[in-house]
Amino acid sequence: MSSEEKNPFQYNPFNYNEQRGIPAGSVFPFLNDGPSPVQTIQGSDPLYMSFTESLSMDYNTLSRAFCMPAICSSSEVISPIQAYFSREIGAPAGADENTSTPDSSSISSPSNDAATQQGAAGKSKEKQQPKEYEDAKENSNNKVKKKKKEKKEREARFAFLTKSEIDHLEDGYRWRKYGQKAVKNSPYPRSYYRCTSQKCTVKKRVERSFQDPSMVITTYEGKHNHQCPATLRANYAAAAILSPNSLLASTSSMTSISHQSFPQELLLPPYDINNQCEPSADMLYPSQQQLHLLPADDFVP
DNA sequence: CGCATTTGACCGGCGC
DNA sequence: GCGCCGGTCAAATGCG
Repeated sequence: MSSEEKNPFQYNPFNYNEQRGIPAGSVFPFLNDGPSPVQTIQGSDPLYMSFTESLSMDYNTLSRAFCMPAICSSSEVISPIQAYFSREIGAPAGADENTSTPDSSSISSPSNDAATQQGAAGKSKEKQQPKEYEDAKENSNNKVKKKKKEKKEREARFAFLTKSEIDHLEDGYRWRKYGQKAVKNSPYPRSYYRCTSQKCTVKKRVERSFQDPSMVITTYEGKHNHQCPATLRANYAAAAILSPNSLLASTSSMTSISHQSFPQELLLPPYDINNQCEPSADMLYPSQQQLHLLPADDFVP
């Protein structure tokens, strides 16, 4: 809030990097096997870099975990960012205001799951949702208590920048938009989406960077408890490819389509439905251990 | 008609 | 305590 007013530019994590003189355009090695060039930005900030690097080291895992558009047909993932919003970061650390902390409403800082698992330092302002809301409806009496309790059980988040003209990127899942809000210090609104699958509480936020309108900041929250619809198709396509003679010829066009939409998933082995979209914490956050090695205090310059 | 989107209202957390 | 803000709800509307 006030911090945003002071540092409106800190809003944009991309800018955050740029301001630090971070060269853009470096390619994630782990994405080299991908069909599309995915560019990212590696931070020069030891802290940030260690985080992003740790992320990058297993971005495939992350993207797999979220079945997210690691590579979108019409976009480039510029930078995966572990999301841990606003006051969680900005505030505490007193995190270098001059260098503009990736802040609030949007992106994040390296802390996500570490903090999440630690109860997010309990300072989250973020309400913990879906469950919360359902519980609230079902148990109005315990509403407050539950909220407070669950508040600590923050959903894991993962944010990344994508260069795209399209706000809502196709990631294989079906989403229902349930809200849109104007973002402070940004002419672009933030859209809120919820996975349409039953009992799936995954949400995502999509907003366009006001610093670079070509960049879309997508934040995923939670874990899918179902298989990615697109993966089914992708697996089918992959099977077609691997499968001799069969469909190969006839599916060439199909795989091409799949490739365009969900190229990465074609590179992934078929997943057990239980693992597909509900990865372990380690899977989701391979950098977890590193994060633990980088407690909040360490982020303070 | 069913589903998705839009949009104003509402709520809770946080800073001052 | 008040105001701001982010996040969500839900009625209205649009669309296929």
